[in-house]
Amino acid sequence: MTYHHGDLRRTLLAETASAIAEGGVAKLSMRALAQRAGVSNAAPTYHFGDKSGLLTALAAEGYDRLAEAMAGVDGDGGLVARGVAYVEFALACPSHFTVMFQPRLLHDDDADLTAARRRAWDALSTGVATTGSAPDSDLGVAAWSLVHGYATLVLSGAVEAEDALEQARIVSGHLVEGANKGS
Amino acid sequence: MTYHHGDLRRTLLAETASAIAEGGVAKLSMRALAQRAGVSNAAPTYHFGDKSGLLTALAAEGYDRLAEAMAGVDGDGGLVARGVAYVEFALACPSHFTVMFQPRLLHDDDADLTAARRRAWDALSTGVATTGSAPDSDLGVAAWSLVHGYATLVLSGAVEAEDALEQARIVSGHLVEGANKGS
DNA sequence: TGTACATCAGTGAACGCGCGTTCACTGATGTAC
DNA sequence: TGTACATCAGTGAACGCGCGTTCACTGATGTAC
Repeated sequence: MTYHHGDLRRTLLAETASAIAEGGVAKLSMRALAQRAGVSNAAPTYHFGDKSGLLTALAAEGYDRLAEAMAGVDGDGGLVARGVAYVEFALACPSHFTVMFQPRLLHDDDADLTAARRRAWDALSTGVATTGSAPDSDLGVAAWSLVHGYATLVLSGAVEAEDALEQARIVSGHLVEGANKGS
Repeated sequence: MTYHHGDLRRTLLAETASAIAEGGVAKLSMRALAQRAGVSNAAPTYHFGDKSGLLTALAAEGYDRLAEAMAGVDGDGGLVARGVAYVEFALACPSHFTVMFQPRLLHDDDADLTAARRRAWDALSTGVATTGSAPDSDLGVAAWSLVHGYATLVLSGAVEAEDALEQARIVSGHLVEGANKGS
């Protein structure tokens, strides 16, 4: 391995995500992270400024991935399909997901973070909008709450599911029965 | 103040809750807690064994309060009323609520904790059962997810509500329209 | 093509602090007789 | 009622470690002429 890593920033983010997945945010340390990436103690600070900066970057990456996940659902996928995509993202990127909703750990007014957040919010909104409801309507909040809560409960171990995505689909179906049946 | 505090355990739990509410779990330290309570560094450890023990006791207290809150709803209150009570608890005891669902911070197999958890689960279940659904049915999981998610989103600042309990009521109403109308 | 210079990416040693926890102790309380 | 003893509740000083961050530095890369 050369002196210049070449892709260290990306590597550090990936290692951060897996370190958190293994031991939780509380146990994450800059030094342990540096060690995981096979790099000196000071390298992470060079890239992210400080620890909050690292987590901020992780959260921003999370919002971008969430936006992509929501955009990946066809326009007529409906509320349920969007909801399932939301849960799918949360379970696939648990560390990102966790950090995204803990503003105290972040530089909450960071420009990149707020921009990514807006993109995700827009993607979420247009998804709800295609169902004929306003983005921040009560139904929108209900749908968001439902999938967010389900993902949270599964991740915390409070709810155990054999097939979480299938259950997410079923559970979401209880929201406004018949508004969307499958496709 | 005498040498023997007399009610230190309770005081420490209360101070822990407000310290977390102010600065988050990450910033909580045994020493700062001791200082808040006006007591020596070693006192909290004496009562709770270690830091995880402290948080475990807080979580157990949280489950007990949740059980009380659920039991406080009249038998015919219905799903919505139970859901509102759940949200009410979460917003009233945010620190408890947060810690309850982060098993990594706790001695997750602690006897008192699991007992309290069971009491809360029972209270939650009978609540759902009175609606004619099985406790761990998909509808039950949906209802739990909805209120849990809503509380989480409000606490994290992702959703802003003028009157969170009223919105909780409205939002919960979208779950199985007409299953319970008010009383 | 070659050379000088600027900038970028990462080093590694060190600073200093706050932390959880330990330990021998002391003051207060309860109990047996 | 008094005395001896055990237990409980909290002290305060100290241990030692891991942490985030700093800093002067060096190796690698890019650019101008």
